[in-house]
Amino acid sequence: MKEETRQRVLAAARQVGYTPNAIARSFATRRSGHLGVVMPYVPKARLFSAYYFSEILSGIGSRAQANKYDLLMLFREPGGTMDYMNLFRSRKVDACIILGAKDELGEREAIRELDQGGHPYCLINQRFDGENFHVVDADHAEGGYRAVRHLLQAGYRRIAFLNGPDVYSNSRDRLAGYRRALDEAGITPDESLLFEGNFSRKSGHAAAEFIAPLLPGIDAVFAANDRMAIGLSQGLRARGVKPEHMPALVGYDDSDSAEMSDPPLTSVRVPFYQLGELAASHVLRLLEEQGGPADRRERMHLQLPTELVVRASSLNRTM
Amino acid sequence: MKEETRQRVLAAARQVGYTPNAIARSFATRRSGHLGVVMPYVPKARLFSAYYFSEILSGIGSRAQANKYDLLMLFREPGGTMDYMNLFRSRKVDACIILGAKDELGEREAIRELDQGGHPYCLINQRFDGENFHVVDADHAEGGYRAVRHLLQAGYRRIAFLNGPDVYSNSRDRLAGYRRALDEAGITPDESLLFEGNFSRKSGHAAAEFIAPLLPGIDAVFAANDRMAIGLSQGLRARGVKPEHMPALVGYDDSDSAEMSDPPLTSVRVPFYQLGELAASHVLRLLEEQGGPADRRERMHLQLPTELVVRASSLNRTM
DNA sequence: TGAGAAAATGTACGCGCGTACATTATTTGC
DNA sequence: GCAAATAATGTACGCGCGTACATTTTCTCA
Repeated sequence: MKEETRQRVLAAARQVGYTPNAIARSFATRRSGHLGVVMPYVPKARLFSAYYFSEILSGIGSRAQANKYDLLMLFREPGGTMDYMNLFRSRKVDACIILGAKDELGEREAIRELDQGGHPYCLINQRFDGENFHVVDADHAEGGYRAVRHLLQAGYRRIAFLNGPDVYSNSRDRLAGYRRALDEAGITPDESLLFEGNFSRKSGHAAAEFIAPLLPGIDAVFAANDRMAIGLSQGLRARGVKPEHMPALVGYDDSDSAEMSDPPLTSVRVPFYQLGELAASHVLRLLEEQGGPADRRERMHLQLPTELVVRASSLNRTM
Repeated sequence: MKEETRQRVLAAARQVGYTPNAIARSFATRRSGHLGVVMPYVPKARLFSAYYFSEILSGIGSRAQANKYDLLMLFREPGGTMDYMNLFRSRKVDACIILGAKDELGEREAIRELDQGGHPYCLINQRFDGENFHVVDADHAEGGYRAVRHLLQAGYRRIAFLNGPDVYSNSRDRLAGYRRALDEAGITPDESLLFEGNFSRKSGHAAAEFIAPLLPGIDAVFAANDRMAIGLSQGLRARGVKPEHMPALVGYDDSDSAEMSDPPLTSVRVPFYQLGELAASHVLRLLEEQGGPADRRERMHLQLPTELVVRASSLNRTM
């Protein structure tokens, strides 16, 4: 086809105001052109930090846009399990990225179906032990290890851990890092120093009830995200703990609030934006290769490094 | 049709594993089933606060889900203007909600087309003077007024204002509120106390350069969002301003960071989640009524009330 | 100028659903 | 038991595009 003709046609199309009908095109090509993003169910979006999602979504969005794909947001229902297969059967999406999946029976089963169905998908920040799923993750074991080693190096010995629910692999990973750090320092982990919140500021605040009484015996706390760390700090203050008796504090995620809190919060930076980008890239590549031998395809399992960002909250208080 | 037959058919469908093809259905009905959400261009999602968007998106999402609509995220290109009309011409969306629109020539024109084309759309948090668009907004003039009146009542007289860019109607509205409050208190607004940031923490931090030198002559600052307020506070501290010389501070949005900062930040709460819900409801209603006489349809213009949340940052320092 | 290649133009069909309407089977009311 | 009402079944078509292929026109080179 000659370039000149091509231009003439395009000009004529513009002349009559022709715009291709995206639906008809999808229908003919049997591709929706949509990249699905499954969001966790979070009442009013408060539980998971907004930071976490906006970063990941931006990363996904930038890649999707570059590849002419549209982002379709899919919200989990409050109760039930998401039927991922149906997204593909009904042709709503060409590929999908799953956020905030929990390691629960129905979920695991649903993803296994997806995987065996040979559909392009990718989990972000969640691993399923014993499965070989496409996952883009950060190295939270290393992140936890660094956080705790940092506290140990700063001279703290009795280090409590306010973790998240263990349906999330990142919770389990951080715990492993915590244990390893203590282990290397020759400290026997004290199970009574382990606490669990749900990543909300409130749950951090509530944890103060259990942590405050132990305070002479705890000199530092590692929290599984910044919101809980800040909530805990506020909770302790509300219970009358004086600044000079505050335990050292290390958070996780290095969200905006880490540098906005007082004292600024030492935290573990997680490359959420990149996680999003990589997951989108991966899923779009799977989509391209979909002609190939499906069973031979290797599963992706990435673990991006994290980075400890030291701020005032974890400096030795004798300084 | 008898209920029994209906069940028999559904059972048979399940039997053979039939799932309707969403694309084919869209094609036949000439409806995409998508609710478009136009996102502002924000490099790495940092400029606009994550809080703002996740709240609005959650609100939109809840309504969309309840009406069996999917959310299609549409990202503005870095440079150009969004061609809203084309979203409808190409049948990508049945309705759309526009976030973060700026009052600029191309934008205004594009929305006017949309409006005159009779398409279901709604702006959130942005008004265009002289146009009669569908808008769901909050009463930022009232919000600004309350913030400043509160400072006046607390005894502050020299009140600076760190506003956002005036391509946003909310910036202009807040300024009007600021002026009215001063006016009522018999204070002549001093133009040299007006500063402009871009809603980022950084820009608040940077504003400290100009505000710090004036400090004896400024006893309070009202900032157009919490991030700038906190950035400013940090910037002043970084410039050696002692806590006892810190101006009183009022932020805006009442985001998470307001209650996480130290001292806790007085702020103006904006019902972002509801803005999202209402915009979605409205747009879906327009969609239903689309058969009706398009030109006679009234434009929506809502202004939800805001609420002042008083915290320590604005208490009189003599207390 | 004529044969062959390249480009342009024309024609037909299917993607899977909704919709409309005609036909046949079943139920209802008297 | 018969006509009318109701339900079930069958048939046809179009939505607007991509794709394949046949046909015609234009270009190229000897």
